[in-house]
Amino acid sequence: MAYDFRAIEPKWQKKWEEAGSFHVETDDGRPKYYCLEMFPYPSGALHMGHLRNYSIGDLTARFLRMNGYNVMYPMGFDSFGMPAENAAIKMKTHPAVWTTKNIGHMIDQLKSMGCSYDWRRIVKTFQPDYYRWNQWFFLQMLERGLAYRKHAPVNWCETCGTVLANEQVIGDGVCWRCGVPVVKRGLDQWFLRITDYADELLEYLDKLTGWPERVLTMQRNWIGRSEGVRFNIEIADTDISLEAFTTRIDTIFGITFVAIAAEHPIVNVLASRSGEAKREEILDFAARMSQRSAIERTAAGGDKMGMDTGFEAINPVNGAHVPVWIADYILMDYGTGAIMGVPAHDQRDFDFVRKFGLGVIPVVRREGEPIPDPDRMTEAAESDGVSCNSGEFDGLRTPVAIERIGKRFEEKGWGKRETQYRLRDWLISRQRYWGTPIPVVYCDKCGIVPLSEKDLPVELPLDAKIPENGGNALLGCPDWINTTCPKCGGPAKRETDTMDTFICSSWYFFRYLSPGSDGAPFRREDAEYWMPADLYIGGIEHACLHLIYARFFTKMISDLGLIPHDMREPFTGLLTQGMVIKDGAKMSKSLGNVVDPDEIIKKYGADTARLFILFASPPDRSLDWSDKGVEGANRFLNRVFRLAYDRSGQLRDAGKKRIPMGGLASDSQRGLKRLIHSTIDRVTRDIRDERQLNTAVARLMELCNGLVTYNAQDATDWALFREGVESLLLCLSPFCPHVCEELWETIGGDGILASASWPKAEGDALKVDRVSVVLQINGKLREQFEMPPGLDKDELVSRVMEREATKARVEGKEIIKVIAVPDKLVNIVVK
RNA sequence: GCCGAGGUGGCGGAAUGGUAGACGCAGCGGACUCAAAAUCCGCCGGGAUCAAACCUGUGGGGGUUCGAGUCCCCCCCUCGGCACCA
Repeated sequence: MAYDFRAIEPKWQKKWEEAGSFHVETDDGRPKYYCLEMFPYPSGALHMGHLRNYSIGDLTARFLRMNGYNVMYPMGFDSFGMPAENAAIKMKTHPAVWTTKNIGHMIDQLKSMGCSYDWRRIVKTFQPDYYRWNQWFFLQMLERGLAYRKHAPVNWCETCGTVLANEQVIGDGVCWRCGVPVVKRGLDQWFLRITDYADELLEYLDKLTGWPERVLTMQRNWIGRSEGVRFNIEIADTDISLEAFTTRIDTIFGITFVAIAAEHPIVNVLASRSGEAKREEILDFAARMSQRSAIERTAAGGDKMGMDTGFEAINPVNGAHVPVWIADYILMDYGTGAIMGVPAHDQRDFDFVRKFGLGVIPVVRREGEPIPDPDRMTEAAESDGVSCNSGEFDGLRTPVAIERIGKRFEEKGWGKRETQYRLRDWLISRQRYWGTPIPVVYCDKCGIVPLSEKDLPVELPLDAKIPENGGNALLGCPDWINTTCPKCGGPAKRETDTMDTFICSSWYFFRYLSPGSDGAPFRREDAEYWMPADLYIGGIEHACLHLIYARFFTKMISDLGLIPHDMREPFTGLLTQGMVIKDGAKMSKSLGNVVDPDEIIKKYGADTARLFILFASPPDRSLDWSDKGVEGANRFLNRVFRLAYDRSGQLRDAGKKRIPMGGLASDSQRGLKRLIHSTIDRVTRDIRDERQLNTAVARLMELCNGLVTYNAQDATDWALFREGVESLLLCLSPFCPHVCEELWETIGGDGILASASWPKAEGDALKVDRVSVVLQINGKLREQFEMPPGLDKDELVSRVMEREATKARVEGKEIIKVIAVPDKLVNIVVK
């Protein structure tokens, strides 16, 4: 007989809702816990990744609630973005209609999973009462110079019809959403000065001890800090100079050329001062280079392109003249777009001079070795050593030389030491309709004019018609675009770009805390109580996107004074769940290996789906989907159901009195008592300390097996049995809440499990009567036998040595050493 | 190239330096049944054997240790991130 989850699951979902079991308020009497999950995009239906994410989160929330925590566990929808526009075109509807419908369906799905959210706190980012605060934050940043507009070469995705932030260009230079290669375009765009926080974003990674190492590493790579010297290089016989950046100022005497990026503004200056033929040549080469995509540049396999401009640069330290080249391996958007070429100590420069026949001057040698012969070098010597060919700096070890020469540059006014980051400012303009309008207008007289706070929200015109060709629908809304300038009252046009949707997800976790707050994005006292989130659960794909943006926003919000100044990080703990795999590959529509969570819930129930997911592998590792495994999980729940249901009469009659270990006489009773309490102990530690949910389930299966085979006879047996079933239901309830509630009710448990207390293991019941001891000879396992626990080493050894079997094994051999580990083993070393 | 995670039965996965393979899936044998399903019981890394003792086994090679899946060194493979970053 299989239990009727179709009746049980909705029954308990309704009961929880009616009882308001998961409503939560600020409460200083209990310790708080903020359990946060990455909110979904309302694509239409939950996928298996969501099911995994939210099964882990719901288990955590329920477990901590039972352990006396005041648990914040909210949910929302990240509801702006491209798919809604595409769907609107395809289905001939409006993004708002499509999004609203999807949210409705997904809420139903989340409820059918049995998730214990406080639904009163739902956040939907496409609603004006939410996105007005995006606009508000933008104005705050604009006022402080943290938001700015500039013309820059930016990443453009043809298929999405919009620009992208650097973080949204992934892999070999493709769009994070559609996978199509991006191209560079020069456009006026809005940026957020995230680089102002680069240092802190990097430094605070060390404080995020609750984050997985790989995410910290990914962020460190992404932010990419390097210390060096920025200095001036004069161009000979001109009044022109250019800036270069280097981390190896100690190699400055080794410059044999200077290289600049094709996009460097100085290219045009140099061209204009060249003869006509050379001018053409320079401009043509620069144009060809800058048109090449990132993929072409890197796919060349390191084969470098370059061209001599005919100009010479002067080395500031020794006045040496070296040629100035344009080179394709110099990037305009890192450092200064110009480098000092030191082929002896930089592999890229080395490859370059070997191709173009320029000189090599070694200025660092290995300690105790002579200066290498430049003609015989086969690669650049990039490691540290001792300076040479460097005048007064000869003989200094590399770190010392870097320090001394850097200092000298600052004294002489040639340059200054500074830190460079790989991180770029966050480009937030999107040429899309379905996003937060940027609250500025363009006035012919006053230029760019920000709106004032009282004009917010600037609402998206909902009557916009989404163009079939995928363009920005706002461009077709003249009534919306044409407005008046708040400064001069004259005619002005609204900004038609909208904000990157990642703005929405950068602070939504603050909004949950103060639903409906309309004087501020959230109430300070709510944030002070709940933040930072104790655990944030979601996919690793956001390591360098959302998780950096949210950290940046939190620091910015702290600097705005909306939260305390020492509250600098949003997420104390981070759990990056692994992917869901089927047939050896990540579940995806394009591979056709998806399993629909709805179907699993319909066929086996939410409890089974959750149990399988939590049991099949630890949360942070990938999970192999197995239909057979799901059946196994279902089989287990049926077993639990029968265990309690088939004996419900005896269980109800058994009463709730607990008999301590000391009151139990028989071995089987003591054994069962021990099993119950060691299970509680293990399961508690697995969940709380290790987040090893799979082994916690395994322990509960063992308890169930122990109970199933227990042959209860008298009243004591039944009281003990009831204790076992109660413990099983309590511990299993965060995993499979519905069936546990049902059985709890069936056996006449007090109240409902959703608000029950987590069981405590009794210390006496964890002690054992006998231990299994192993005999090893030379470290190899030979025998095992039982002994009373707690024997000291000598006692254990003498008892083992007395055994005839032991004597037989060591007979005729010389005993060199005997090692004893109490309650574990005796190892006899013989010759 | 740099950084990170990982490599254990047929499969998913367990093992504070101390009995490798918990728990589950699959498989095999049996009970129940007219039969099947469900359920229950037993077996289940490999080798050898009537059986037991035994030998062997955690990607490969060394090392530390009475004892290594676990610690150290070298190497191989898989996955993920970054990458002409000056």
